Amino acid sequence: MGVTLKQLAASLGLSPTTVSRALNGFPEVSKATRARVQEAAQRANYSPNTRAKSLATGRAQAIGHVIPVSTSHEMVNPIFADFIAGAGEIYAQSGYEMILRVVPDADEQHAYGDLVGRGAVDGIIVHGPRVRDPRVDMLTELGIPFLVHGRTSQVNTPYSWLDINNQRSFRRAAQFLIDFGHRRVALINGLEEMDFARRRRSGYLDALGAAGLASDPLLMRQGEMTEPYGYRAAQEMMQLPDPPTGFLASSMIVAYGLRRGLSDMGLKLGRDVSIVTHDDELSYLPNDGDVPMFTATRSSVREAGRRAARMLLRLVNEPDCGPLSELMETSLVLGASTGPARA
Amino acid sequence: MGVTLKQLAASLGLSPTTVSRALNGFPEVSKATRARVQEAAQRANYSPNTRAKSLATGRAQAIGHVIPVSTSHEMVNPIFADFIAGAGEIYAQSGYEMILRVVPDADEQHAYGDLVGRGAVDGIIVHGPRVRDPRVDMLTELGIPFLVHGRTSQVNTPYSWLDINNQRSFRRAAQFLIDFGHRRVALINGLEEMDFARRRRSGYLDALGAAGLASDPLLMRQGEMTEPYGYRAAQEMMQLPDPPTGFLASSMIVAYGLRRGLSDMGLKLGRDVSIVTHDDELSYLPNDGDVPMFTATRSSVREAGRRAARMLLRLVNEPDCGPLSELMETSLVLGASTGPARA
DNA sequence: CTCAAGCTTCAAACCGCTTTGGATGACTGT
DNA sequence: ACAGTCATCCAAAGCGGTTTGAAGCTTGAG
Repeated sequence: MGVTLKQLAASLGLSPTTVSRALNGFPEVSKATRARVQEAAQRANYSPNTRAKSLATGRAQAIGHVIPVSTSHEMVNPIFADFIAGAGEIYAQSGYEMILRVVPDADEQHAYGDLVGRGAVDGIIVHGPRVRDPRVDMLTELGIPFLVHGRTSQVNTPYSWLDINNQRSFRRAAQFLIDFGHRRVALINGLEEMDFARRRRSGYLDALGAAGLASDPLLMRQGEMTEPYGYRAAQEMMQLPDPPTGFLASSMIVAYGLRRGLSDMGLKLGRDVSIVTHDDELSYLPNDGDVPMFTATRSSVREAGRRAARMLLRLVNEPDCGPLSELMETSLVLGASTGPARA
Repeated sequence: MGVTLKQLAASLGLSPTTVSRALNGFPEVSKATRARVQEAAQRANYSPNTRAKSLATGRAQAIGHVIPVSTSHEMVNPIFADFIAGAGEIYAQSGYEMILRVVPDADEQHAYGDLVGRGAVDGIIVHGPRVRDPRVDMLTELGIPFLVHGRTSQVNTPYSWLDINNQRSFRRAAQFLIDFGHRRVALINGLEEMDFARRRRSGYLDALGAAGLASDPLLMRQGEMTEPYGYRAAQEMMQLPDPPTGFLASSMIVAYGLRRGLSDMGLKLGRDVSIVTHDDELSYLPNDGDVPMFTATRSSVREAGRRAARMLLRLVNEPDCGPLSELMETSLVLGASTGPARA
């Protein structure tokens, strides 16, 4: 499909050199010629072959996203679609392509090396960082610009990242419930190897500590963030001798599960039990309206995608701009799922 | 990053030709040489530059996925992540790259032409087909292999597709409720411009017709498939003078909304009201267990992704294998959300 | 009128790989 | 000893762009 530069040049009686320069805005082309070339290119519907162009320039004009899929628990991260949508917007504007790899985590070592080795991408976005994630060192070694969506603890190599302030969010959320008189607050967390889960727990524990409340392992749970997971957590915890009166949920989906569990037991949110959830503002799970259904720590993961893309492109184009990082704060929005603890 | 073929050849005292042939399994290389080359390639961590390779071969070794994002209703399709995961598996096995474009539907015309014109992909997967979708003609015109995930009505050009049997699924689902004595069955559908929504409605109407039941516009609704959408539908429909006793939901998320709406009114699923939903088996919205929460027409969208990828790769590699199509049947699994209509 | 300077334009090399069309040499049969 | 096979290997020409170094043609100053 498509005319080549050479053909276009021939049809104009010009050399490929001149046509290339005319189209790429180089100064050494006369105004008249440039106009003529541009017009012809337009009409012939010419667009330069990406592969040839990037072979010649040495830049792939593409960013790689690697999404790990655990072979054990095959969940695809539901926030992925919205993040991608945000990043995609920016790539489109900047003339970059997004290339995606879905890799079973066993093959990860290989996947990154391969992507870079074949020169397929100029930069990489790392999804779903875990605690002490080996990918940071691996990618640093490979010498390619990369940006982590999230962070990874216990890694000493400096690296670029974009994260939300998970710790502060969950501290505030817990604090909020405590201020409402809740003394038994449960944390329904994500998988413990995920770095964000760790930070959230830490914020939660901070708040408990600051209020002089002891933490109770029975009120802390971690797992894959599905609806049934929330449901079970609610059911089981409410049957404890000393059940919680408030819940912190790690995602809207978990919050849905919690609510179902609680409502099946005849408990009403905001009156009998409270929930504060984290809300990534996923487009298909809106939590808005006059009074949002859930009180939530809110941060748009789509916006995060946009920012991450911008940062990575900067890292790619200004090699020495050093590790970049951005910590996005969340807002705590009041919804219908919280109220004072019952006496 | 990375050794080049030439360097590798030089280090071995061989010509690039021989090295290339040795690595690509051509017969005119001695066993000994091949082994030596392979070993060296391994050790040097050599992987061929994708751009150079595809420039030379004329094949991009990449498949493009274009996901449209309406500028009006900015929802990112939640089934997207799982579909992609399935397709990605196959691409990885077959040595193809997946390139993704997120495009506002205003730019679609341009997006496809651009992708093809630059020779960036060998084939394209079309997501979210609408009724009379112009993309089929556009892509046929462009002359690139493509496969539609779903179908589009009122288009005469033959094209390749992979779809689930939406009509039959919803006919069965409606039939099932009717057999249980339900006379007032509501359909909470997706956006009406989406082709799948149209087919589902058609199946639903078939079942009503076959049972001699009149359809009631008050019991049919279409919209973006979010949780609050389901909630509102439930609340509003149950307040009708002659409310439904059964619901057909277009997705798990809608079903969650319905259930919340109903349960807020003190109605119990499977006893007071019934729901049959479509379940795409999204990894983060499981509907399984001994007795699944919802009775559902079930079909794995991840498996659909796998099959779609395989079909498209076949179309790419066997240009004349003609338009391919596959209609996946769904299974109707019995869950806890249905029961006989109350007398 | 001549020559350096300034504009335009171009030929050719190159990016890293594949592939066509030999070339080389060992081996065979006569 | 000689032509004919066969098995190996290689030089060189692309693929479709970019980019370097230089050439052709005007100009204006000397």
